[in-house]
Amino acid sequence: MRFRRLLGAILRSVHTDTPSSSPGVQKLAQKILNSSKSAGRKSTRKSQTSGKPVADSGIVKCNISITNYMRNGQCESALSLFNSMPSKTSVSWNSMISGYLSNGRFELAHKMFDQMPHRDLVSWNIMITGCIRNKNLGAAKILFDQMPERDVVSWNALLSGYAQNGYVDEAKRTFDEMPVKNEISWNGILAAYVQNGRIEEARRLFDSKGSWAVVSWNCLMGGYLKKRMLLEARQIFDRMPMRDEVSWNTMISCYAQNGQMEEAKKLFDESPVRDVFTWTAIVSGYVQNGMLDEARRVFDEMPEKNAVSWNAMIAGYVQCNKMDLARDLFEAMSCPNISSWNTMITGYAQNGDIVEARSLFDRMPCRDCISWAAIISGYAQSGHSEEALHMFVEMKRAGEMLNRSAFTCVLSTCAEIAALELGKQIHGRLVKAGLEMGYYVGNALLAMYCKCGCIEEAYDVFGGISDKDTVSWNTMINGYARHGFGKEALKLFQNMERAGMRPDDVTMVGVLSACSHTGLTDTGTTYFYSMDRDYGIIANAKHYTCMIDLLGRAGRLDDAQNLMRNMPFEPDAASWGALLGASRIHGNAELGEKAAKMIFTLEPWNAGMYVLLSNLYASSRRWREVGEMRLKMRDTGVRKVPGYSWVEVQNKIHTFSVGDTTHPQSHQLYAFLEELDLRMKQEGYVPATKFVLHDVEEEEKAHMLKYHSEKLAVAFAILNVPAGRPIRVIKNLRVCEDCHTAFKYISKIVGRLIILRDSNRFHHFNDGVCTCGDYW
DNA sequence: ATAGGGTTAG
Repeated sequence: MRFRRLLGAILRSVHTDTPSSSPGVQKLAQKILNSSKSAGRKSTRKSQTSGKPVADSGIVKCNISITNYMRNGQCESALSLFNSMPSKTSVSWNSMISGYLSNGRFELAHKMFDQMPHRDLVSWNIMITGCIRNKNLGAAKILFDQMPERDVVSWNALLSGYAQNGYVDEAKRTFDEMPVKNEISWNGILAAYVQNGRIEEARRLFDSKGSWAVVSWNCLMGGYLKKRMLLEARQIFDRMPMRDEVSWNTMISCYAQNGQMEEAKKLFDESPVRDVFTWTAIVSGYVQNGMLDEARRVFDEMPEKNAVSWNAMIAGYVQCNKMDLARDLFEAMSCPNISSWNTMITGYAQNGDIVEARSLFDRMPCRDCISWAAIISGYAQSGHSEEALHMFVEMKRAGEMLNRSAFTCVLSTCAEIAALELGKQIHGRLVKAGLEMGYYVGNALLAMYCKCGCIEEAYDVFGGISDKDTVSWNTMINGYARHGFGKEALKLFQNMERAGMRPDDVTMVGVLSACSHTGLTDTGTTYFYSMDRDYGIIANAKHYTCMIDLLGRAGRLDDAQNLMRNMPFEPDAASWGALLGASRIHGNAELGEKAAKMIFTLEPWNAGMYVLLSNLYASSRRWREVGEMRLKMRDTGVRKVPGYSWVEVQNKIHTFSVGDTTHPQSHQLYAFLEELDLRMKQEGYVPATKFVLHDVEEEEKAHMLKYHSEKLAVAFAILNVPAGRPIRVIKNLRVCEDCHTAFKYISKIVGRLIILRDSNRFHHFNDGVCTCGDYW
């Protein structure tokens, strides 16, 4: 999921290549200056006719060279030419500043701007644009307010800055305040709506005015493309008084991206011009529709290719996990850009080859935030959370800035490994960068807080999202449900309806699981049977699983089985899993065994099932079967996923496995656990030894339970997290039942809130009770 | 063909 988003981010980001500067610049500067001496007079005469002071033509030629060097990314050459100039105009300075900015050298540009003897209007405008490109809208606004005079360019720059950063209302205010408006201003406000997904408002604005520039027609059409509104886009295309290449390309992309390759091809043949954009649109259209062979055929036919075309083809192979073909193309590219490298890194990471991903990461000539996001996600995804964290720190040290996509990606990594402190830091940097708004980032932030066990903070973020979409509501509703706050989830669902948002199938999974996790059997049943009637949502396997869980929890095992028999599709492993859970809790070993065996048939690789079934046998002392299970696991090569738990303290993740003695504080931990054990027993705790698999003496079993990974993690957190703060522990598997009982006692004894995330849900232990109601 | 603001493909 996250890799898909990352791949999208790669494909959206724009990069400029930076060849190294060439030598012999001094010589060239001298040559230019010498040759221009004779031609100098002419330009002076011209200046008298125009009435404007025009510089010596030698200076002009140097300025042109500076611009050209900068366009080629040769900042050093530009600078030495600039330094060798005996006299300079403001154009010389402005060319340097602008060049630095387009090469991403913000600090150098700013230094030049400060040193410049006479800043003119253009200098200010360049800096404003530079700040905006550097994602520093705040600095742009300060410059705008400071500058001695403003022209329409200044206003347009600010307008587009607001638009690009999601501040549509500020953009509108700026537009209304502008003393003079031109075509670009009008396009700016139109783009503000389009870029921020407000296509209806864009259309209203468009219809309110008679004539628009071709650019604006294209912009509106592009808006419809993003919303996949093909008919509207085509209507605009047909109504356009004039078309340029962009118009054709936008319309062709529109069809290509929506799977209508025949229409795209037709328009491609009709188009008066076919440039790299046109060809690439067709190639990526085939790629996006999974037609790799077609894509490759067109790709090989292309008269000219640029990096984008190559990358589209490579991304196609990566998406289909054909890393060998992707590698062949990547190596055939004359100069791969950052996107090419990023695509390959993402590909290896999603294929589980983190070593190759890292090797490419280390070898790439320069990195951007997507590269970092890719490698961090790769590590997190493959379970190397420590390494993921380490790379976060490295990234900060390298001074890398995150963009919206990278923020989203990194936040979901934080969510996955529950790196809360880090997540909070990222949140802070989001606010600082002025990027905390907007669907994707806002929703990722919300999900991060939910998954890190901070449901209140999640709700704060939820409240701050101005344009809540279905995903925002679903994330919050599901978050409440997973935390065991069923009433809050259902209340939010009612608010959602009141806000006029239409629930979808994901919403209903949240609603049903809220009912299930809170034991609201009747409410859940009512929702389940009214879903289709009220919202046209047909129950899928997940909804049925929620219902089996809901009925099973209430002890209605027969009803649960009946529902399963009447499902319009074959029960999957998850449905049987829900039944197994219910059987286990209500002590129906026979049904549990049947369910577990069904799961074996469906998912022979599912190690968790072997363990669950072993537990089931162990709890009824059927040691022979326990032994058989162990043999079966060995024969099928299935390995039990080792259980481990972790805690984040001061930005560091501390991981524990069962009986762990590797932690530096382990002596202290074991002593503390002994002490807790004693106090728990005084309060009435009895170790649930039936959950120990092995056929050993009771006393030995109790000993084994005492040092489960989650117990070690909780003990560590109590000793290291300042009093008054909640304790947040994460376990990769389901929490052990004995630990669950123990944590209820511990929460009361030490007077702390313990929030435990296991592979299924959240448990909040407080003053002797858990929000799961002891059913999970 | 010297510097600043708007639209398209990954």
